[in-house]
Amino acid sequence: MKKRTFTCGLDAAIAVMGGKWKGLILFELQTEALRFGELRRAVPGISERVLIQQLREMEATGLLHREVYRQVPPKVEYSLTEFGRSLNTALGPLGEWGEEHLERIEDIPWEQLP
Amino acid sequence: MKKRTFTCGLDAAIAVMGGKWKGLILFELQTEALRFGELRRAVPGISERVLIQQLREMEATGLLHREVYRQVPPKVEYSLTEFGRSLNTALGPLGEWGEEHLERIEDIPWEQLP
DNA sequence: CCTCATACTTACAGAAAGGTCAGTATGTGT
DNA sequence: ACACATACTGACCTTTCTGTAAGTATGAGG
Repeated sequence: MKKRTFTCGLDAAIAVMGGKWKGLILFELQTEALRFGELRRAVPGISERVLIQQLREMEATGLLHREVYRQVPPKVEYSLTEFGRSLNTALGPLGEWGEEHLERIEDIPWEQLP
Repeated sequence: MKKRTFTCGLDAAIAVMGGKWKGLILFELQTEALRFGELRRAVPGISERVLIQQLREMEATGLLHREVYRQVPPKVEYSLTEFGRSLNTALGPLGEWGEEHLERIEDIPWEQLP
């Protein structure tokens, strides 16, 4: 990712929540803060390495807050910031659209696309 | 892309419009059908190869319609389907969110992220 | 014939994203 | 002394994405 200007609001939004994981992470955090391990179990298929990477980036962009509890074994909680909550709200209609058209989307022959 | 099931509507929506280009292409087509060359000029920074790839995928997922006019030099117009228009509507709030927070998003130190 | 415009298509290479797996640090409990 | 749980961290590799540059096909116009 390089310093950049954006062609429109959608372009900027996609830069912030782009990739296939960040949307799901936001979604999981919308109701409550979660620990690292809880998030890993909540987002099926993500690897530890990638999850941490995504969390770090989202922390850097101001979408979420990382709270470390000085305990052993360690406990780290991730929660949405105000910024993150506002993005989540903006993603609402997109999620609903996906729900509405879920069957159609699953029927797309993904395996033979590019 | 493989055949897959989705964990939620947002997951499915991201699979359909994911990547950094499809959202912009939808955006450009929201008011009128465009020819290939017009689209290339409208989406700054995209290469021909990637634009065609994205258009083919979006055609395959049913987001847009490809109309070939048998002329020389060739003329091909791309326009949104009803499905594409509905996705565009769902993306509206996300685009507005990006507009609202554009400054903040541009100020993010993208160059030092991962 | 030669050039032009348009919409691709192909070959290749480099960059970025994603995955696997092993290892680290540290108080607590046994 | 030792295993345990948690949250990472690093090395390494594979897959996917993106870009560059060149070439193809076609009929019109000169």
